Amino acid sequence: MHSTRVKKEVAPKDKVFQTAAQMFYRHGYRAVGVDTLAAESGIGKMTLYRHYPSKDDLIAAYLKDSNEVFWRNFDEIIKDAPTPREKLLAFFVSLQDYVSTAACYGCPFLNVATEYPEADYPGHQIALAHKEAVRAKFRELSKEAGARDPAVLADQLFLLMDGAYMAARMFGPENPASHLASAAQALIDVQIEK
Amino acid sequence: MHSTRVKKEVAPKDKVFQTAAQMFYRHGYRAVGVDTLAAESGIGKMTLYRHYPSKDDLIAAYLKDSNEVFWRNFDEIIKDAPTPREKLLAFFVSLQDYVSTAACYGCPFLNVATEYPEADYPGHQIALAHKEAVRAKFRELSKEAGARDPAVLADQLFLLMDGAYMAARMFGPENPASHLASAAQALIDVQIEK
DNA sequence: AATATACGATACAAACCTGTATCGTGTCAA
DNA sequence: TTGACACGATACAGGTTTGTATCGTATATT
Repeated sequence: MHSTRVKKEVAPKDKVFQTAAQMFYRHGYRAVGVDTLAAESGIGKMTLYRHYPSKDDLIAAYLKDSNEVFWRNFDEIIKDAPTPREKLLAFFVSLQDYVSTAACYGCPFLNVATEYPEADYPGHQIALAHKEAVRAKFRELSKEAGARDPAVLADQLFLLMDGAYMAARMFGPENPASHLASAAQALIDVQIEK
Repeated sequence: MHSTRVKKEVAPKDKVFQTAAQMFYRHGYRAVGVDTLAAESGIGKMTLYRHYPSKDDLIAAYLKDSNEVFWRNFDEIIKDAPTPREKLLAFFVSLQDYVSTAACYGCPFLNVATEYPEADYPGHQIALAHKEAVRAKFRELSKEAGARDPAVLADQLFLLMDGAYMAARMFGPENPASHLASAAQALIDVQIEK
């Protein structure tokens, strides 16, 4: 067995993963090749293939990690809001902030579904599962908040969210999503009486 | 000079264009190669390159055509609505119908911007110009409809639209956009007093 | 100190990509 | 009828892709 390395500040597996995460997100999955990834992260190509049997596996790993990061952020964002209604709103305020950032290149899941539209592609399935989970969470919060029709409100907010992600990818930091939170607010107000 | 052919039911240039339009839309721009395009449309590869100097030119031609088709449909959809408010609503009702169709694979412009995120890519610029035009049209109609803040309403509706397109590409015909029109209705109602 | 293994570098295989070159055929116009 | 040209088919060039094979080195454990 090998020890979890402590000498090296960052393991090759982590280096290539971080490089892949950044480059996939900014430039797209198909546009970034494994040679570029290896060179850019300063590791050998064989080291990459030792840790990730194929490029698709690396893409899948990135998406799984993105899913975890999403929910970690999500929980952090909504945890201080006292009511379900305010939890929903807090998410959209935070999302509006994020998509107005230069670090935002849209949504990794929407991006992979666009580049690999076939439903049986592993990355597409991970993306779909993620989006369904978000949709379900929106339904849950909408129901708890006392929405007249939780499924309807959840889907309406869902459209807003993905529209904001795409606005960021298309326009950059200054995009139509600067009115995301007010839109979410309006939809919530219509469906939930204070 | 050569005559505009009347014998042949459909010219090679049109055949390859139609094939390209369908395949780019469904499978993505990067996923479809010129060899596939030539073979699938039953024309020689040199014939393709005679009419379109490069694949990027073919992509650009498809996007320009998509833009024209969009506005042709748009005008047709809103022309019978008596008021600006109802024109906006009519568009979103029609869009909800379309994105619930098996023929919908999202939005050609969002797709190209995702696959070619670099802002200087010709296709990306065409996509951006298209989206800005739609945004401007939304603003115009919102203003005419007497919205309190036309720019805000326009952007809110814009997010809804692109969210619906992405929902269709990701989920297929049964997607969260089944509540697109009601969402647009709610946002309009909040911003415009009847 | 010796052995096992993780690593970087490099070369390579096979498939794919865009774009070009060539050639034979059919069609249309003069 | 004849010459120009659009066309389909095919081969090709040069580059890029994913994934494998090889080899020398450094590290880490025994």
